[in-house]
Amino acid sequence: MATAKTQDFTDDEIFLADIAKALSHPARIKIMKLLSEMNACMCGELVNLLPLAQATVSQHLKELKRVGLIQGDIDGPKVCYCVNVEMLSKVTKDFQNYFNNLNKGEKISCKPKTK
Amino acid sequence: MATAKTQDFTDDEIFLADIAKALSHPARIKIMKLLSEMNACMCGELVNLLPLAQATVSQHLKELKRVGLIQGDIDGPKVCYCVNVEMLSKVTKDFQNYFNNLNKGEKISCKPKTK
DNA sequence: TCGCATCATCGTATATTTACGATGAACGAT
DNA sequence: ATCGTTCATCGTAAATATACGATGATGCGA
Repeated sequence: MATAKTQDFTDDEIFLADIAKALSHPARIKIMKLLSEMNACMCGELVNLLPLAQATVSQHLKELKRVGLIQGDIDGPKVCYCVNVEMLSKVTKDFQNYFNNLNKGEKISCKPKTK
Repeated sequence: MATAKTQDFTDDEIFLADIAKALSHPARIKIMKLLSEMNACMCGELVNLLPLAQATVSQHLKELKRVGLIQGDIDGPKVCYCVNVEMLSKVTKDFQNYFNNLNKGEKISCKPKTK
């Protein structure tokens, strides 16, 4: 009976999964792109650039804020959003490591029957 | 009224989001890792290595298969799983591009009030 | 002070995800 | 042919995610 089977997940696995979850919606993929393209911050213009209502965009921003990928800075009645560069760099590195390790496998792939 | 606001998402954005969704659970992050470590394929041993029931593991495998990150090869009564190396390499490249572009921003970050 | 614009939050409906036990299908071995 | 092993699928319950309109808070400018 091997290893008791009650192995929980590591912090690392949970972290990667959580970031992936934050990026698991096209709107949030796009928001990150838009925020970095405008290389300064941005505000409710996001609503104009997305096929979504204001309340929905706000929810997506909240999710990205939750994991720390973006920051919001209150600027008068507006809110200025931008990517969190430190976090982004950590995430970039972590995913690069993850994927590189996955690619390290000896490629003894099974027959691609894709059952 | 700018750009009609009905801009849909691009295939690229949808693709990245879909892969991210497939990786948005610690179990699936770990399954990918396990499959690549055993560099050959694997079967129901996964169930022993995860704190989940067999039916649940099967569901997670199905999700990874859905996006093409892994393959399954029927081998007698067992099923041999392995990572799909072509797909993995595409995904690795695409995410690298995505993150690199995000990092290209001119880093005019706003004050980190993180409202 | 009174609106106006901006953005968050609430309330809510619907859909999807996650998890598990139970059942079913496929196959090797006896 | 029957049995045991392996894995997928079904049925289902509970939790989460997605989306939107309506409402609330905040601060700027008139």
